[in-house]
Amino acid sequence: MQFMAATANVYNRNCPSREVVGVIASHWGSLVLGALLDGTLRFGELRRTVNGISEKMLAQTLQALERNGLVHREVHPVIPPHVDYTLTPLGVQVSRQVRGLFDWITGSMPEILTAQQAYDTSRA
Amino acid sequence: MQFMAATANVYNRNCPSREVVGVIASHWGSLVLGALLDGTLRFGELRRTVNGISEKMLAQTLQALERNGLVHREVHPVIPPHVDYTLTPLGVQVSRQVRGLFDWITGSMPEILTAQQAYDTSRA
DNA sequence: CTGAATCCTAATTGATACTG
DNA sequence: CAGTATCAATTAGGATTCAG
Repeated sequence: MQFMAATANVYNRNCPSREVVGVIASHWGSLVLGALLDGTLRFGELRRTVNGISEKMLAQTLQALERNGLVHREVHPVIPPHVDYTLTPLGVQVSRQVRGLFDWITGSMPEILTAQQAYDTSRA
Repeated sequence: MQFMAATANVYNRNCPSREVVGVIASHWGSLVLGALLDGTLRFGELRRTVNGISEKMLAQTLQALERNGLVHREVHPVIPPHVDYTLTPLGVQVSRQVRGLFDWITGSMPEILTAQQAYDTSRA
């Protein structure tokens, strides 16, 4: 068999899908994917949108996303340089799920903050 | 205002929700959350299920998930020790979304592998 | 058995400077 | 503008060791 039962394979560290989890279910990967759902962005625009990401990590993250077929990179041969990043059809599918997760987090922040405070005070 | 428009706040590095993204949308965090959707697991069972995680990272990840109210830790005072980890109602909600993402990844692996190969050969 | 604590090495990350 | 190169700092990982 090429893949194990649904979902189970990501739990095998030798399965290629595990590497994909590392790309998508990562701090910067998820934020970049979510940002592009609103439309094409340039490198600098992404850098400003994803507040706090370094140039190095943005470049690295975009390369990983491009390699996995989630993001399309389009270079306009002009001076000064102009490079556009867009979600591929595949990327749009993940991005929607990532956005769903972000929306859930946003909506659940009150409960989460309460839990954090309870946890922190219980060991002070 | 306490929060910005939906989703947008995770893009502000000073918003508390950003920290939660780091916990959930992370390699180990997502895998542990997904694993617990099938039911309560003990430390050692989790260690075996999430193939490749070190004891250190598992302990660290479980603490972060517990602090954010997503996982409940139950210690049975017996010898030998017995500690159960279970998703809280809040945790079940995220876990379902994480599982959805994993299932999507699993189902999209053929396309993703094709993209990887195209990318790799195009610069060899 | 479940973890916390420690020590040490390897890998990531981030800030900065620099180039086409 | 869009990155790459470099180096310093942070973090992850593994291998014990130890306590409850």
